[in-house]
Order: sequence, then structure tokens, then C-alpha cells
Amino acid sequence: MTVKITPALEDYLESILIIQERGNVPRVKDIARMINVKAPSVIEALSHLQKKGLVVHERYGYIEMTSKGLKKAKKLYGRHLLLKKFFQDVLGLDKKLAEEDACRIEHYLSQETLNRMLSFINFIEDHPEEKPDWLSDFQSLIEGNHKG
Amino acid sequence: MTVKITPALEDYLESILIIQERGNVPRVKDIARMINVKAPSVIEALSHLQKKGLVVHERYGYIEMTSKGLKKAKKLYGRHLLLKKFFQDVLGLDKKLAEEDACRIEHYLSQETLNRMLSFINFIEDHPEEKPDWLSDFQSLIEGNHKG
DNA sequence: TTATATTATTAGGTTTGCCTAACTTTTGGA
DNA sequence: TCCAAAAGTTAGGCAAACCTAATAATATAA
Repeated sequence: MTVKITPALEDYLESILIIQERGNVPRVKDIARMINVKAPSVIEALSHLQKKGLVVHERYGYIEMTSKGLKKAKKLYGRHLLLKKFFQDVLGLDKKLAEEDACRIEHYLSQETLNRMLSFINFIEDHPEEKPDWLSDFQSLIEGNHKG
Repeated sequence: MTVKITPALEDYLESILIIQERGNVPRVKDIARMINVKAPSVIEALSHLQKKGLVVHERYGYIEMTSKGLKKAKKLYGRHLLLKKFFQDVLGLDKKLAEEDACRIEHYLSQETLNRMLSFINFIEDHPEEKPDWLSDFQSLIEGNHKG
């Protein structure tokens, strides 16, 4: 059984992974800036994540994910990337908006729906001969409609 | 400028519209059942909605939306229906799951993304000659993958 | 090394959104 | 009509998630 956490805590956990993947050591202030909150909120969140066994954080010391935390963070970040890709490649959203909307809904979609989106993306990529006819028709259509 | 309300309050407002559209008079207990909360939460929410000028509710009396409230409720419900349709017609989700996921994310998507989804749906409906090639290919593909 | 700037933490407070328990009002059947 | 059941309301409490102000620890630079 994987641990359940709130959408807000998901954001904190994910941000730690992202900072690490950029090759940096996660600091309270970096997490705060990334999530757009103040430092005390980070401290509080870390203590909750620690209670759930996803993170280890010692006073004035390093912030580390447990293996359980890392696994969960990767799963969350995977969802995020999938949604972003769907928004970009299927709906033709620009990078920034795709990122923003992915952020906002990643906590709420069922696994099944995410699977469908993945299938959709895969389908497009696996059937390049079919793609141009419709997806590019669609995307050039929306270029005109949606201000460009 | 339209009034901003929280996701939770959006649910309450929307539920009032839905109950009315079904031809019923909205009652506290009906709203409570629809949103899966207890009656006191409804009372509290109604007083917030009233403060925002979206609803009128007199003690032990009728629950009515103002014209502003009705307008907002319709907009929210429109989003809900759009998302549900997208999930069903594009991703091929079953009705129940489409409904559930629409519920969960309807508060968080940007207008732009919703517009794209609408365009996508319209595109499908306006180009029936192109549709079979890809959307039905996709949908029969996922029939196999996703348990059917 | 010591003073200062930066970073981290604690304490305490706010808002939102939910709850239960107790109470009030309304409704509907005997 | 009257009283019990149903519906609605109030009071008070709790958790999540944020904040500011004050304090503590650490890092840096003179």
C-alpha cells in the first residue's frame, strides 16, 4: 500500500525531485521559491512528509527522500510530464501553458484517464502515416482560432 | 468582473443548477447528498455564496440563485460537460469515469485549454470523413489495451 | 575570529472546509 | 389539532495550508 498524501504535499515532494534532477541539493528556500510559498510552509510540509516516511529532514540539515519517497516522487513527476506532453502534442498548447495546466490538474486525474492519454500520445507517434491528415489539420485549424 | 469563488463553492453552486435542471427545488439535504457532505457544510457554503451575491437563502426557506449566480453556474456546468464529452468522445472513457474525472479537474483548467478541447471535439464532429481513420483506430486499440 | 548576512525554524494566527452534537423549525400523519 | 419525524440551523472543534514576526543557526567576509 502506497502512502496517500494531499495535493499540496505532492507538490512539495515533486519539487524535491526536480531540484535533485537539476543536480542541486534541495534547500528550504529553493523549494519555497519553486512552489511559491514562504519558508515556514516548507518546514511544515517537510515534517508532514517525514511523518509519512517519504522524506528525512534533520534540523538545519539535509533534505533527503526515502526510497519510498523517491518512488512516489517519480510517479508524480511522470504524471506531470505526461499531461504536459498531451497538452502540447495533442491540444497544441504552448510550453508555458501546458506546464501550468499540467501542474494544476496532475493531482486529480484517475490513473485510467492518464493511461488513455498515454495511449493517445503513443498512437500518434506509432502511426505517423495517419497523423498528418488529422492532427495537423486540427492544429493548423486552432492556430487560426486561438489567437496563434 | 465576475466573482471569484473557491473550487468547493463552485461545486455547491453547480449542484444547485443541476438540481433545478432536473426540475426539483434545491434543498439543503439534496445538495448535501450530491456533494457528499453533511448538511451544516451546505448551510455554511450557502452563506458564503450569499455574501458573494450568487445565491439568496433565507432561514428555513428557499434556496435561489441570483442572475449572477445562475450565469456563473451555467458557465461552470458547461465546463463540466465539455470535459466529460472530451473524456468520452476523444479518450473513450466510460460515462461514469468521464463524469468523475470531469468533476475533479473542472476547477483547475485554464480557459485556453478548455477552448482547445472544444475545438478538438468540434473538429471531430465537423470532419466525419477523416474521423474513422484515426479516432476509431485509436478507440479500438484502447479497447484491447484498457481491459475493455 | 568576530560581525553580518543568509538561511532555517518556531510561535502564533488566519481562512477554508469539513465534522458532530445539540437545538429549532417545519411538515405530515394519527 | 398535536406530536413525532424530518429537515434545517447553530455552536464549537479539527486539520490543512498558508502567512508574519521573532528567534536561532549557519555561512561568509573583513
